[in-house]
Order: sequence, then C-alpha cells, then structure tokens
Amino acid sequence: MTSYREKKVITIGVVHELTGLSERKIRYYEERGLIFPARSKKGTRKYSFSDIEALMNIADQREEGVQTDEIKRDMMKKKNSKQIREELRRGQLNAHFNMRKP
Amino acid sequence: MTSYREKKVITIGVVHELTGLSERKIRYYEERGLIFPARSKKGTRKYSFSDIEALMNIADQREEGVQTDEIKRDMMKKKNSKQIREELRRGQLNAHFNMRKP
DNA sequence: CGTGTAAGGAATTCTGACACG
DNA sequence: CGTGTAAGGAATTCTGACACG
Repeated sequence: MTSYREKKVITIGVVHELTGLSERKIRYYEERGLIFPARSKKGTRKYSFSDIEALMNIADQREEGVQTDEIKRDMMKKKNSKQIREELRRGQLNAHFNMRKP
Repeated sequence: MTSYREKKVITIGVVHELTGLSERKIRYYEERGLIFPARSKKGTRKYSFSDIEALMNIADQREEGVQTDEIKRDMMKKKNSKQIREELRRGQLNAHFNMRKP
C-alpha cells in the first residue's frame, strides 16, 4: 500500500533529468494517452517512478521507429492480459461472466 | 539498488503537501542537520520518500516538545547502533577494530 | 530556539501556436 | 506524426533578514 513506485510526486523537470527526454516529448506522450501524470492543486504535473519506467520503454520503442499509436495498442494488450491473469488468479472468472449477462 | 525509497526526486512543495509541514520548517530541519536533501543543478532541493518519513518523525517529536538538538542526538544513536549491528552481521567487527589501531 | 513573513530575483511550469517534415 | 521553439503569464524556490518569544 505504501507503494513508492506508484506515488505521483515527481515534477516534469526531474523526470526530464532522470529520463533525458525533453519536456515537450513527455507532455506529448501524455497527450497521446501513454502516461497519466497527476496534477497538483496549482496544476503542475506529477509523475511516479512507474511513469518514468513507462517513459523509458516508450523512448526505446520510439527510437526503433514505433509510432505512439502502436505503442498504445501494445500497452492496452499487456494491460488486458494482465487483468485477465489477475481475475484467473482470484478465481473470479465467474464474476466476470456474470457481469456480461446479468 | 533501484530503491525508490532513497531516491532524491521530490521538490519541497510536494514534501509540504505530503507532510503538512511549512517550507520554513522543512528548511530549518535541514539547517539543524536532521535531513539532507540533494540539490538539482539549478539549486532546488530534492527529497526522498525516506526524507519524508524522517520529517514525519521529527514533526511528531517536535509536537511533544523535543528540541532539534535532542532529536539529532537520538538519530545519531540509532544510526550508530544500526551500523554496529550491520558490522556484526557481516562479521566485520575485526575490520572495525583494525581501523582503530592500524 | 523555532517559526512566520515580506522581499526580490531566478528558475519552473503551463498552454496554445507556429514551424518543419 | 513527432518534436522544437519563442511567448507570456502564473506559480515555485531560494537566500538573507527582521520579528517574536
């Protein structure tokens, strides 16, 4: 629960220092729905270590010429299969089906 | 090694949001040698989650009227006994003594 | 001793836009 | 499509100091 990895506390400047990505790129990848920083009360973006890891992956793929669309589709796939696995693990596949035909 | 807990990446404003402590207090506890934020290239302070935990402890003790001097002495003690335990665990007590009379 | 505050400057972040390819 | 950049404003952070108790 005290997952430091997921806590949104890092400003864009520090993310830039850590990843080497320009702030422009970082904001653009958000615009394309690849990352989801939180906002402080005053509106500045706040990222988690997890976001930073995601950005490194994105950067790698971009270098290989992969477009943001495709990166996003890939991420969705992984997210979905991860969720399926999760449901199986909990033995809640039934609940899942019940949800589809109530 | 990828210890997110120890990475100095959080600005003072976010530390304020997270702890409720005024920036003045946060800077003052640094001045008294209770915490050691890093600095970005441009000179802004950067804190770790670990620093934030320390600040919460400090805040608790200050509320009980404990002075920063004493808080510091306490921290030193704990740090020392922790280090001793560490050395014992590694079986390096000898090295420790060798260091005292070379 | 510990903390608030006003002061002035420097650095940060934000948005919307234009440019290029 | 992906990224750079100049623009102007708003918010952040820094230091050194004065105040109070």
